[in-house]
Amino acid sequence: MGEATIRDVARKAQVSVASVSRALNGLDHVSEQTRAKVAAAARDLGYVPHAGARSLSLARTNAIGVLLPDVHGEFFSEIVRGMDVEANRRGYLLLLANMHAGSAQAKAALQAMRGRVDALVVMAPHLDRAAISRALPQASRAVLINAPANVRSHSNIRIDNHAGVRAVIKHLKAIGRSRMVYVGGPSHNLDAQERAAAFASASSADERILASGDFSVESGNAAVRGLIEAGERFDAVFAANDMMAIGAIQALRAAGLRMPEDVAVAGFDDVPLAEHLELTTVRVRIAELGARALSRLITMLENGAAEPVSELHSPELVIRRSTVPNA
Amino acid sequence: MGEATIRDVARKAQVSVASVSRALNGLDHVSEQTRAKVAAAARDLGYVPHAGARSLSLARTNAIGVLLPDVHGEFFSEIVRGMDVEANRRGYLLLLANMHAGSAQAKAALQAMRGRVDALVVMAPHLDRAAISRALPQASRAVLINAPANVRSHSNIRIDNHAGVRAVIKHLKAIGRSRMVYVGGPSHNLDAQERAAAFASASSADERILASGDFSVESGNAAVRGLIEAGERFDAVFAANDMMAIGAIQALRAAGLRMPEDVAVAGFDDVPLAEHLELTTVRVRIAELGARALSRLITMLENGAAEPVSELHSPELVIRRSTVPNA
DNA sequence: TTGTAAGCGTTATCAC
DNA sequence: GTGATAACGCTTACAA
Repeated sequence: MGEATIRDVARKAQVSVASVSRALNGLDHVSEQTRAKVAAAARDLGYVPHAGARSLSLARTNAIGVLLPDVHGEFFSEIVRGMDVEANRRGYLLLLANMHAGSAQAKAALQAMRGRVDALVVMAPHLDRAAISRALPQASRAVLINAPANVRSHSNIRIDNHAGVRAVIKHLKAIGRSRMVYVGGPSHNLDAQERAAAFASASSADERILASGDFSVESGNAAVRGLIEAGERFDAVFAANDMMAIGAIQALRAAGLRMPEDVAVAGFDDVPLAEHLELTTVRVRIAELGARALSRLITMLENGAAEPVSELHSPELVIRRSTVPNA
Repeated sequence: MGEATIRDVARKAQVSVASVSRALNGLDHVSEQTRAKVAAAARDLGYVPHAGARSLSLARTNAIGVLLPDVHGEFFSEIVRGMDVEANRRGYLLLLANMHAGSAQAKAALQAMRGRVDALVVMAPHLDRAAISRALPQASRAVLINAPANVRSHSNIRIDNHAGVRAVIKHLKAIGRSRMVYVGGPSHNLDAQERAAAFASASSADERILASGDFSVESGNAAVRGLIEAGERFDAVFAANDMMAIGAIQALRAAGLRMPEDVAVAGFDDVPLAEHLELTTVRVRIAELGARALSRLITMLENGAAEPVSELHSPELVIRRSTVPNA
């Protein structure tokens, strides 16, 4: 697109490119007259600075790369929304890449970001420590979200999955449930692993039935439907995320079971929909997590690098009608 | 970040930067020996090309800017997912910007993209023709999604809202409903306007009750709850999008009304959740819409500009249990 | 086949 | 206060 460059503006304003740059960037040592001439010329030409050239010169892009796993649904949109708000507030742009496949594709996506962004936020619940250090340059400015706890090379913002799971189990027992179905997430996902481990250690074999899904609504539905058809008896379902809990609710409703009287249901994440479906769940404050990651990253960028820090976010149990009839 | 540059590679491989460039980009006229030396040096140094510099030189970024309104929830994530898949497939990156506020902020976001992207996809159901031509440089490569039909300056991919609404009304009448509540969307939103107009023209005053919301679940809930409390009688609710339909369902359930026996409910969009909630709705194929926009844009980029085209996507009625008890 | 050097659109360091 | 000019990291004629 043959857009006007700084040289065109300089020519039109009859000054040097240096003056145009100074004037447009509001620097000192520019006479009012020059400033006015430049402003007029820029306006007339519809001049818009070329961000690419600018960042090459400044060694600074004002953009942040975001690498996400292939997440569908509300979790994804919420976390991006949180990041977007914070990025916007602090004058950054977001460069998005989803890594659908394995760590090879993750690496490719990462490389494509070189020279386009100042830093990265990487959410990779399916990559282990080795894969991360293979893909992420050691010294690179990056914040991880939900990476394994043993990753120390970069800042890492994590959710306290154990605490969340314990809170749910405690709640279910408090309302008198003694036979709980746990619907786990995909085994290669770190959060799923941690939640499953927490569930295993906070419940005893005789009070639990294990099932598994892949974090999708349909898998939650299938898991619970399967148990019902198999004639299993239970009075609670705890799904490793809200989407599967929604599926579980459908399966229960289809089977004519009342909730929470016959079966109480709890999820994990507190996606926006959970409130509307009156689902008891663990509030992760997803958008806030994204905003926090971005905020930490930008602060790091602007104040010079600090030591990598690990942040553990304690989630909060939100009790709704899917486990307790009132409120 | 003191990363290695092409010059470092050249020095290490004992060749010129030109040879490095040629070798790494797989061009002809490079001896096997040089190619090997360069590859080794690049590997040793962990060299990753600087995309910013590359695109300045090539006048080509391999990135596409995406401007979206501040949409929450599944519609947003679906459309981005569709774009991401297509972008990925064709080797492009996505630069994301939400325009929360008005057309001034939209313009700022657009300008920030200059020199970072090769083209834009702009979804601006709240901007009219004037605002669009003010913000978008005439000649700029861009595809619009759901811009007003009278915009001819750029390609425009639209949903046939009229057809969708007519299909729903026809269906509701076919199943014997004669008093329909229509919950409209925000008045500044183009889709909301078109859907409302279509509803108005396809129904008569005695068979409709008009209510309004803002496309959020809560607003759909509030609208229907309000009507029930006001003692209104109706046997169908048609919400201008699925989120509000979900809210409507909650309100009905809270009031002890059966669905679809007492009140049939229909939405618009067919977000992924609609299937799981068994909501009759108008299938927009959101992800496909995003993919289509991107595909058109990239083809345009790679084959040289073509005339702007308007594409009208005919949505499809999907009948589920919220209006028909079986299937 | 290889290297030299100009250029992409900026900013920043100098002189003046 | 202003203007040349050398970077920034890359690609690509054009020479050799």
